[in-house]
Amino acid sequence: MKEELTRLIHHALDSLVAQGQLPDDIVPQIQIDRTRDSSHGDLASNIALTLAKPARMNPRELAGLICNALPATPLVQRTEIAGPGFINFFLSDNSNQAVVTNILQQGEAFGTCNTGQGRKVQVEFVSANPTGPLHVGHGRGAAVGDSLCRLLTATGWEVSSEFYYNDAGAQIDNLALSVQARCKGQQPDDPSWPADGYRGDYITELAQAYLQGDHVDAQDQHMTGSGDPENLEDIRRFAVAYLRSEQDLDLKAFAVHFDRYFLESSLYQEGEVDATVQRLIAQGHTYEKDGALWLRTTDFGDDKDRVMRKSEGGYTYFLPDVAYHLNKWRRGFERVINEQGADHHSTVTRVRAGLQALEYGIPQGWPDYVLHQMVTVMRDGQEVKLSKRAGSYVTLRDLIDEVGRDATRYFLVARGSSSQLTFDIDLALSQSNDNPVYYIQYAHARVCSVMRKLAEHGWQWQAETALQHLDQLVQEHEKSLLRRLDQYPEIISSAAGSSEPHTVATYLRELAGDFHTWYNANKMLVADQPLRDARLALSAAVRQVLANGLAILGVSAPEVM
RNA sequence: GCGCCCGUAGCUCAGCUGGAUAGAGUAACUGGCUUCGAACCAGUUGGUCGGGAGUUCGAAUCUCUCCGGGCGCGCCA
Repeated sequence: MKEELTRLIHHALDSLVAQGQLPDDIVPQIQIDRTRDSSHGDLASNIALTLAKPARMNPRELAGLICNALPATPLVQRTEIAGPGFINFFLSDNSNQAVVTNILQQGEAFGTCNTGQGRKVQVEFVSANPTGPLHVGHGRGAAVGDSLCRLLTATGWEVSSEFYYNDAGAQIDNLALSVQARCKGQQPDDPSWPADGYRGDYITELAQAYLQGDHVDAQDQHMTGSGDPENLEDIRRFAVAYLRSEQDLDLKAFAVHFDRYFLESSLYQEGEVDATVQRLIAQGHTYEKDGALWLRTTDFGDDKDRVMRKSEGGYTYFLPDVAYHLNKWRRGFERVINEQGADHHSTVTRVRAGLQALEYGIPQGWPDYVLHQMVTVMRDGQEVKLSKRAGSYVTLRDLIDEVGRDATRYFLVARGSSSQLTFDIDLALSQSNDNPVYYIQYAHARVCSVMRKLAEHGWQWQAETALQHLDQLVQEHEKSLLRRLDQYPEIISSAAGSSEPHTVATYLRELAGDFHTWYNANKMLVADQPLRDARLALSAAVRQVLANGLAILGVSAPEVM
């Protein structure tokens, strides 16, 4: 539609130039926007405003010329010049109604496109270390990352989701020591408790499971506890497997799936970390200072150089990060999106710099990052401080258990990632029926309910027949709804392009609102068959788009509530 | 001090590739179920878009500056 109007405006401008009414050196940048207010028509262009200056004309006068030069088309009912010189297009009823046909014919495919053309994209998210249950911040990452995957799939990319975790570093050592201390009957308050140890109750449960020889099965970890409190290596492996399996359950409860779990330790085992160091040295971007090996990341935009190998000989976390991303690159991902908490933002420059220093022809801005700001959890009017080490943080599971998966997912994905998010548990609990997600789901269930009621009247409804009667949809509420439905593909496309799944949530809230308004103002099951058919077709279209959009968010679309 | 993010209605937030009268939920108040689901709808009240300057026909949106808040600035991960 926009393309068609753009073409028409081009045509009009060309003819004005040919008639000498416009200078022939103008370079039109035609922009067509949806109007916010329906009294301004369906679509609007500011072309007369932007061309007024180069054409040295009054904008409204120019708009008039353009309007008169526009070729006639059945798509447009009329045009209007408004405000300082906008050209407003009022589309014909037919062109507005056509969206219903599109939706019912395309079904689940409505809103999808092939922008990605099957190219490979990887989305890495959550990537929590196996040192405790997932917390709310991980939940935000899971909700955003998973929706991002669904958006990319919907826009034609071949998507691979990945969870990366550190199963070897100092944090895991602390974990093992904490569990061991528990095994030996120590309390977190004891002076002998490991200094950087973990203190949560899950450590106690973990120690107990280890001592009684439990078996744990995680996605990629399988382990039976030997029960020997002196075997630290055994404890370490058991603890990792145990917590990985616990995180698996959290993710399952959240309906988040990963195609692959990537272990940091595998980079060491496969020699990729060593190979990365050698390559960086060979390319001449390193130097030794104070007994450590440094990478000159300042040559690639970093504000200071970074240590790769510590003076005691071990590598910093930075190096496996670079090796890991090189691994991703070699797996052929044209695009990689890392979804992380914003507290990791300093790694962005660093990792990209490391990749540049390898000189393997990796693009400068690769990979992409989506950083989400902190989630503040409120309970009883007070902030619950997130602290993994203190063990007193709100877990993702807490939220799912308390307010449900759908509401939790919606809450965590419905806001822009770059803004901090306040998750008020009391509010989510006490007013769970006022949660927007129920409002959207209710619209879906309502349509389903109407469809179920048909039989009670002895009526039947078939989409194909109904589509013949779309011309019945002429009231203002119906027009608004049609316009809203028509927006959906653009929402999906732009949400995927800018990695902003929250815009889908906003859109669904608006669509549900338009639907409820229309539904309340009209009867669906009227005796007049053409009108009934048309309204049911519109309802079915709304239901389809709601279902498609909710699927992007990983939220269910119930037929009954 | 330096870097990134944020500041929009009492509260939680949309809107930000510049567009027309700045929106929604919630809270407060007023109406609407003998009728397809009232988990809904209609309406009222509520704004120096943090302050200031600049660019522009036009700024919540772009630039600069100041104020306020968060996060990060390690041979931790």
